[in-house]
Amino acid sequence: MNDVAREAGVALKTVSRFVNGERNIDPVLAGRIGAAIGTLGYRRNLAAASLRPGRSSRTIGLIISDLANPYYSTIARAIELLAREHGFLLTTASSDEEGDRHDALVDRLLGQQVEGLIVVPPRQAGRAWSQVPGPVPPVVFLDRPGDLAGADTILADNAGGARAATVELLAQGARSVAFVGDSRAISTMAERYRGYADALAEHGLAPDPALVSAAAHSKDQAAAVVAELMASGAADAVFAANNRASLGAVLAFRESGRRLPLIGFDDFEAAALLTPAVSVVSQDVTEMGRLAAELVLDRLSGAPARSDRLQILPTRLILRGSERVGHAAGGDR
Amino acid sequence: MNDVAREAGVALKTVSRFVNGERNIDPVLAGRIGAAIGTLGYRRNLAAASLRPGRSSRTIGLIISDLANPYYSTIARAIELLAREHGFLLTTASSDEEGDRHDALVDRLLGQQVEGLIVVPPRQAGRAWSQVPGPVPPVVFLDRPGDLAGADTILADNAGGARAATVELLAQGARSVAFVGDSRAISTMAERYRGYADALAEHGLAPDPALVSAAAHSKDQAAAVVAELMASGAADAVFAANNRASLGAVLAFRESGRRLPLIGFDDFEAAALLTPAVSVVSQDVTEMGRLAAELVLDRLSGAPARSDRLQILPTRLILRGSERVGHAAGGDR
DNA sequence: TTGTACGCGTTATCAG
DNA sequence: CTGATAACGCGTACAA
Repeated sequence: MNDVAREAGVALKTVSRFVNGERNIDPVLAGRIGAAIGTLGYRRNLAAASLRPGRSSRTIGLIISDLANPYYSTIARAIELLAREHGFLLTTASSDEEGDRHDALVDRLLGQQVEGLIVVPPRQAGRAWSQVPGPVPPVVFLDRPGDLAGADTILADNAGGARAATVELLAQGARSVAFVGDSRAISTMAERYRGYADALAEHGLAPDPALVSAAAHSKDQAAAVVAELMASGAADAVFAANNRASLGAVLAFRESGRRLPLIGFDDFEAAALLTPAVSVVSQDVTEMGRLAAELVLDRLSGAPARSDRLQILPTRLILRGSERVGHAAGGDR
Repeated sequence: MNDVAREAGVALKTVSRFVNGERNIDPVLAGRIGAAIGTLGYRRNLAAASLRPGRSSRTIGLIISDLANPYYSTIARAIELLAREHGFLLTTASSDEEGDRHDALVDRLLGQQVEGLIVVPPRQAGRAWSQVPGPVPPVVFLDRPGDLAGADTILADNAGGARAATVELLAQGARSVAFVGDSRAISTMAERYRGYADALAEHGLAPDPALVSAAAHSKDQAAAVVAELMASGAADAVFAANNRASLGAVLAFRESGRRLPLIGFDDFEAAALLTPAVSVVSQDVTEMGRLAAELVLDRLSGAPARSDRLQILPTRLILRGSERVGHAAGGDR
């Protein structure tokens, strides 16, 4: 910038005015400055500019568990979209559900002067937020509750969605609905289980431990669980509490040539294409991301914090055919 | 940092040494400094630190067309992984295939002092790279060729993959293989068409305009194209030149209750779960991302540029059943 | 081992 | 409308 000023024969401040698009500047000088910028190949250093108090990096940070997971990349995209509309850049990082890595990313992003943070708390919790050194900018927790007072939190209605799915399976005549999911140490899974149990209770039923599995970490494990349930004849319907469980159930059905009524939690690309098409509890993932970005940007623009710190987004039950009794193939035709 | 120095009763520089983990520092002073940092809630400003010549932001930028697309989010994840191993952060942005947006993002990221750039050139080309003002750090083009001399480029073997797929369909007895794809103004699509035509030529055949469609922009459009091909009986096999075309073909088959031998380009989540399972030409997307990050990081660490600026990654033909003649359902059992 | 003085690129103040 | 000067937070040369 100094070089440009010298080249154009003006003072530093005039160049600063020029590059900031200020109006009160002599057209002649402006022309000289523009020319100097061109010949010198000058580019503004935004990092240096944001050093000034009151100025900011216009960058927000996003920490999710895995960017390759379509669920999170859709969220990231929605955040990025709104961020860009407001002139913000997004720095994204994956924690792999590890507390240490998550904590390191928080420190790094904060050190890098992000102005806001959108975070999916990792399963393996690390340091408490109260122990983060230094001032913490606006934080929004996504998908799972966090432990920072004053932060906004956005959750899906996991219990409500699970309840709706289970109710639907019961309405189809099922009496022994299996719950195929992951560990209930995960908050979302605990909520889904709660909704499942509530639905059973409404029908005068209680969860049967033989029908509840928390071992479906992968789709293959889920497939084994479902195959076992079918072999023993214990279950007459399956609520798959996550994506991998849904895929596992489909695999098991496919293997055995038979199937049980099925509803899964979380939509997936293949769901509508399978035979029968898989019914799911769907979250509005894009809306979650959009809302998270909106909350951060609102607080950055000085808007007062909302009183409702916790927002629970509704889920939608999408019935495609797999919830009904039927054969392994052709159930939807 | 000044405050910390005052609180600890030492000079600025000593605090600087402390936070940089330098060894030559009196343990007593170190203790005082650590305490001061704790009580003051001091945090290092990495952006300010990188202002120093020789210092850097340790951030790289990634511009893709759409982060919500699993193809690109997988790439982003692979890049992020290697970047983090080297202490780099990744700032990701989507161009939506628009040249103007892409150009603005390049300027913004460079202004933000990223040290390297990994870019998927947008379909609707914008400004030439030679017109980017100011110095340009290492750039790697991904998925499509770019126009910056000296940049590395990573492409998939689109022609080879398309050729292999077409050859396989011909080997299955097809004589009238349809090409269902997008506009050949897109470089990848042009390459895939080339491979398709080459395979035909090897069998003494020539592309038949009636069998070649460039209108499959969405899966519904692709479905219409395939439905039309089946109705007219012109085609006896389908090469779906992208993901959406594959899905469209599956939809069309499902609608009509009949099907043609099919191979698609690019793998997709549902492919193995469909009936019959869809055969595809698969790209090693993770390797593309990893390699891109490696090239950027290599040049950042001062390694000499490789002589082979253009790397073409092999594709893999995954046969799952849909390439064979068969009925609409059950072709893989 | 510690401290002083300066510069990195930018913007704000305030006087001209 | 313009410019001289200080300051943002940090690291480095060099002196103590």
